[in-house]
Amino acid sequence: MDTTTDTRQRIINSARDLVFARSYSEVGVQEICRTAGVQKGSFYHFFPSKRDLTLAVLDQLAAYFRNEVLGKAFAKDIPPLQRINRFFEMLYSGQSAMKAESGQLYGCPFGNLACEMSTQDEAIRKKIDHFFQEAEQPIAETLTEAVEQGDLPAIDPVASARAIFAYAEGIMLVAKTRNDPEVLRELGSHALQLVIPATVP
Amino acid sequence: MDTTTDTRQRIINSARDLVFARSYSEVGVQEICRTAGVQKGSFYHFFPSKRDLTLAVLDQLAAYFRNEVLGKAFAKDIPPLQRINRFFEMLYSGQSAMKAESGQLYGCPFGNLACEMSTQDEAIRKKIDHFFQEAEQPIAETLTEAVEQGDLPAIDPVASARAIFAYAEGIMLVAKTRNDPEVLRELGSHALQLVIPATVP
DNA sequence: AGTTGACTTTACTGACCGGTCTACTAGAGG
DNA sequence: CCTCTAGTAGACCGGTCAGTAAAGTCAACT
Repeated sequence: MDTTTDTRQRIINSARDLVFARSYSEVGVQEICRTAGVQKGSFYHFFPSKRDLTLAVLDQLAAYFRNEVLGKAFAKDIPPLQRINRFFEMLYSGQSAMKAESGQLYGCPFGNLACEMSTQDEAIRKKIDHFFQEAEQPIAETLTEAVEQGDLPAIDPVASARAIFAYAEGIMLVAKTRNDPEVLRELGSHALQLVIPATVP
Repeated sequence: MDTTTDTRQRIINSARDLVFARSYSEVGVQEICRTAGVQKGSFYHFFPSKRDLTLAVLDQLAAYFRNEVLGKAFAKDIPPLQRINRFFEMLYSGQSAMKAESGQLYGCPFGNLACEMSTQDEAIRKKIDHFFQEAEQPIAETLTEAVEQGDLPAIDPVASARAIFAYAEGIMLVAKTRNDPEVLRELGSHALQLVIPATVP
């Protein structure tokens, strides 16, 4: 049964769904309230502003990605380099499912919001920036492990992890622009190459 | 001296500057008019809607990038693979200059708008999608040339070009989120690796 | 001189924006 | 039974949104 502050969660869920299907500034507090079945007064009882709600949404989403995406993709049940491929396959299947459900490919919620808000709201920008850096860590650890196991020559795992993460954001953006999840499958398979040192002039 | 339809161009320039410093929905027709020194009525004399203005802005921006960025980066005055590095260096110096001027890194105008508008406006999405595909062509041609010259093994130049372009968009997004152009220099240097076939299990 | 039509100006529409305010309800603690 | 408080309800604020309407200006052409 809905406890008292189930209201708060409903607001967060509605905001998450609406904002990431459209964009921050295209979604109003009014519409969030309507979707959540909540009145304006309740909204401002729980959140001092739309901006603060967004921060809360980001926190919950980050927790979700940490546990459900990063945690599972980089679990140590398979060899390190295969985990990286698994991560990209999860991006593909995740976006693929969303596209099948809604007809539209929404892309990365963090990337989308970062694009829209980085120049507008420093707190939001910083939160996403932190999450990005956090997301690079399991990749770097995986690469370190691969180097230790001799699967990879001695590379800089941190720099390579950042490159891989940036590549992930890039293919999500291109896939969103093409509105076609297959982009993720085709380009995701190139990700590991970012990690192999160049041997050409 | 300002010809008659210098007004039209002033509107386009203001919209370009405002929208790409902030975002599509954060900038109103009113503000565009104020900045351009133009009245509402004149705006709607030249453009049937804000959306159509945006399309016009995109056309002009695409022409600019075609000539000033892609054209120069992939000019045949240096060996093919060096052109790719030159492209990424140009992204770095371009964003770096903008950050120095405004204090903020705006990122890729096409990527930004694609992020915000792809799920909202099909015409804008398609235009950006076309530009993306157009931008991949000189990269693919350059790779083909590199293969012919023996600088590269027989790879798929089209797929690799798409990967490189997506990587470019990705590092621009991450750089914007970090608000730090150095990201572009550090990660740009990894781009060529996307092109070298993986030799690891 | 008269007419046309491109362009500008200005006032306006109805809807919506984020946010505030006050009144109300319901349940817990005394 | 009373009070206190967390939460809800909804009217309301000034301001802005994209877009419209209609009157006016001015230069080119007949």
